[in-house]
Amino acid sequence: MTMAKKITINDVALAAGVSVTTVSLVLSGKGRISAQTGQRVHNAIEELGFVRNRQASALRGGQTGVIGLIVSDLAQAFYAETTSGLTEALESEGRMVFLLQGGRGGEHMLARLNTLITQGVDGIIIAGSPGEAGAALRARAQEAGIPLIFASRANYPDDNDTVRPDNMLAAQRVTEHLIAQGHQRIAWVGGESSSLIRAERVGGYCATLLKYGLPFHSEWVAECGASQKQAAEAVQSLLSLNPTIDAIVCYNGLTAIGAWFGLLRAGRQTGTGLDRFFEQQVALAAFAEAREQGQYDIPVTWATISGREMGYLLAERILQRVDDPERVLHHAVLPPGLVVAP
Amino acid sequence: MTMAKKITINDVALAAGVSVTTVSLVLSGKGRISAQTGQRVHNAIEELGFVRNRQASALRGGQTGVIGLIVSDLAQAFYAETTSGLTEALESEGRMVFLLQGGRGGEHMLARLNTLITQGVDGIIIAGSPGEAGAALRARAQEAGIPLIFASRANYPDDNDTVRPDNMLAAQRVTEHLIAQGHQRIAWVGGESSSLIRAERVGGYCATLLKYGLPFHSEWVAECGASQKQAAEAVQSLLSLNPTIDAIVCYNGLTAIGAWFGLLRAGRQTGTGLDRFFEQQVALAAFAEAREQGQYDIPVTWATISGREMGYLLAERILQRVDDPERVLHHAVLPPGLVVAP
DNA sequence: TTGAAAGCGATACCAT
DNA sequence: ATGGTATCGCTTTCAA
Repeated sequence: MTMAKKITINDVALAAGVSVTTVSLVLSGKGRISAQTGQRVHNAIEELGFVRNRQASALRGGQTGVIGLIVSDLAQAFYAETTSGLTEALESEGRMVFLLQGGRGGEHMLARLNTLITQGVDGIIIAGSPGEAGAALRARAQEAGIPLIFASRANYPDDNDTVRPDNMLAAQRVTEHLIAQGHQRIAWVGGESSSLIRAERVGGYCATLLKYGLPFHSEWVAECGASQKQAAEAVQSLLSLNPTIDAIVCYNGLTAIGAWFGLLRAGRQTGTGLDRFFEQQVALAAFAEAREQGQYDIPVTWATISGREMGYLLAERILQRVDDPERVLHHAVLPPGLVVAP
Repeated sequence: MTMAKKITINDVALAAGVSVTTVSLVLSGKGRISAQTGQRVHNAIEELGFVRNRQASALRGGQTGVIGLIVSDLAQAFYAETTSGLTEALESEGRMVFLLQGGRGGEHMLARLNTLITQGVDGIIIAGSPGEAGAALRARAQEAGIPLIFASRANYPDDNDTVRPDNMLAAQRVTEHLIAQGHQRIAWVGGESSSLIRAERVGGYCATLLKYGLPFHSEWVAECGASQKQAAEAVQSLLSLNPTIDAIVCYNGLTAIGAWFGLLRAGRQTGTGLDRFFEQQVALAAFAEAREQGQYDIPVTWATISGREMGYLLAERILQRVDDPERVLHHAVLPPGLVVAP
């Protein structure tokens, strides 16, 4: 219960036989300190187990070592992974993360941003759609002189620093894969037509078909709600109207499972026997934004979009910005992965 | 681009015509301040838009308004939801969250705890198994005089402040539900026998069977790996050996899906037709630790264990502890929910 | 009930 | 290349 004594730069200075100024200088690597003195100070720091008090440092105007993260909704797996990756990367750089939630529609983002600014952070990341608030957020951060980066799953057009996945490329990848496997009549199932993310993916799918001179019919692009059942029904009606379809790109993992059921129902799979589970006539591909793909034992080729990788990328970018706030705007893009069906 | 001027308690004191001491006192609600003076100060705060500088406050020894959260792995849906709930609850109390990850086996937890302590936080929550480090963590926090609460999915026995779900009760609930539905021969599938969480659940299942005078056979408790395929196989062999089983309790959502496939395969469901998807002969129940249950369109009765609720509970407890560190140890338990199959 | 003043720990300006 | 010291914004005795 002995409250461990706090070590300050004064203690270090005393032990090293120098002044606090010198210690501070050594700590920040600023002023020109002789190698010898530097060594003495470092030794003292080591021996005493000194750690710089960020409160004091920040109070005096230095960096806080803290990055603020406002995520729209942590319960969304993709953003949970992003947060995990970001935190991991920043921890390894000796930084910390202030976590706040902005609401799915971004309704609290401005308030949270203000909180972060008054709390004192070195930089801020906003993960998820900021809704209407984008411009206001940007303005406020600039006013406070704090670097701000937006991260999201779709490409909301704006003039901010931005990190986002390459949805189009992901769609191209899976589509090309299906084509390389010999499929020629490829359909799309899933997502709501109002979704920006879906728009980008369908775009990539469509562009790839055309690029390879394959048929593209708008009737082959089916919209459906976010449930297995709806996906299964969409697939069935699609196949009954267009029996020649030999492959389907699905909007996400849930759609893929539903599509699988749909194929079974439509008799386009060999049966329900487990031993024959992995034989099929119509190939499936889908997008995976979380680790889910490892969980489903159905034969699907996945375009993976890793939240974790996005977190790493964000960490890198925000630290660059903190060190050099004057850099020009940058749009970073996260390349997709491809996991071929077994 | 005009850097908004910082408002300090000095400004407030000036505007209100009182001393900084008075303002500080009003802020913290300590010393006895006359209602009139208090009002004047509050008005000034309001007008100037003053917000207390936490760095300075913390430096001088006051509270930081920050709670540290060390979560073993944010990418696990349950803990993501816990974090989301905790953050949400603390935000509404004007607190903030420092987020760190401790590693799935708790390997970094002690280091992270030290980081939090030196950063200055009012309280610390550890979510997930701390592995071997539990006692050391407790000792370190006590030494630093900072309240610490452990939260996890299973009941690792210790003498710490603790919040955890009631796995036994959850198992009792679903088992009782199956019995109330008229099922008499109820089996268990899923999980690895080394799992503490599983142990608690199987215990609840077993106890309930006995309580109702129903048959309990250890051969009816099947272990299996974490995949649909393995669950499906386990169900098939279980049913072929014990054809009279009329209900199955599944370890988790993934197992439930696998079990469903297994039932189909074993011909214990009416067919694969979507229209008949929800007719069944063998009833299923399972535990859900995330929102997943809303996503699967299979007829399963769920015992829900809400990470979000756990987050709320944690927020409440840690704030109590911060205000009153002397309270005795407390083990809080999170009651499960029940979502009956459609 | 309220005020004056001494720090908390680190930084940076101004000397030396 | 180093050292003295005022200062950041707030909390907290101690006095009045």
